[in-house]
Amino acid sequence: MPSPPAAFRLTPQRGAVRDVVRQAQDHPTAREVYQRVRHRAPGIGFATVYRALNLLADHGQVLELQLGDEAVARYDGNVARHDHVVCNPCGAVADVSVELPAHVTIEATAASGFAVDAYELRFSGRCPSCSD
Amino acid sequence: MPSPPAAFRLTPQRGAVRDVVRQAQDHPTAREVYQRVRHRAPGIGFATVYRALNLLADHGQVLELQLGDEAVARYDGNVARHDHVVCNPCGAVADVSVELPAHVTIEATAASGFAVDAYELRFSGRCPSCSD
DNA sequence: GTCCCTGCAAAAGTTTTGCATTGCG
DNA sequence: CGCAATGCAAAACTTTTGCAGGGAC
Repeated sequence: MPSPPAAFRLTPQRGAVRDVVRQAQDHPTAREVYQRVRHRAPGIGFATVYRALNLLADHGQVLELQLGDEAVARYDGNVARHDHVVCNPCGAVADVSVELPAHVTIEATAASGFAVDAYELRFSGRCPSCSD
Repeated sequence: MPSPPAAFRLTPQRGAVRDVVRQAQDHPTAREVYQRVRHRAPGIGFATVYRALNLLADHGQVLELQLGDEAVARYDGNVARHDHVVCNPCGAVADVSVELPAHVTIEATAASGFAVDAYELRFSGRCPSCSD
């Protein structure tokens, strides 16, 4: 079972959190999601946002990421399999999608002994702004 | 300049930290490195370990990683370019090394606009113990 | 003597949890 | 009513930083 199929109640707060993450063009932290959600749901508390993010992530409706060297979780509303490019100087993150030859996963399985069923590629470099 | 060429003083404490990370078979957190280093350098403080890890990472003598969904940094003494396989159920991490075709990096550069100069592949699945 | 390093302790920032209240079923 | 969800506040952790003392050069 790749992800919990069980349903959950989509309360107004949870819906707002989900929408904020889906519409975000960047990869916001929990705190940033909280700040943005407050515009739609003024009385919402941080704990509600935090628990909603965990819930949504558990149900595959949102992705939880650890990017760069930062010690904070970031959220991604793009649920389709995709990869990331991180800018070393400024920390900017962009989505990209790279298809890997099937033999790569097979090799990884053979080399590690793990049953590999997914991958994520993380590129690093310099964003256009930092390349100038 | 990929990494700061400037030298730094390899004090006994820093040497002990470096050795602990290099000899670790797992990917210890700063706290774990601290606990292990205390066996060799009994009076050492956590701040010293923490600063040593950052210093070593800055000089490319150690790798700092964010693995899984955890919000803690882990350290890897394997400095050669390599990838990781994470076990979803238990969090175990294994090193693997996968050579990607050159065109992959080129594609990522074209698709993102970033000047991509490195990558890390993160596989996920189940380790042998969790597959039983 | 000067500068860097260490250790202790505290500050800052995130993540997580307890609990009383609220509200939908 | 019964139970899940919310909000507020407080823990529990990690990561960082300030400072005084000590050692290396």
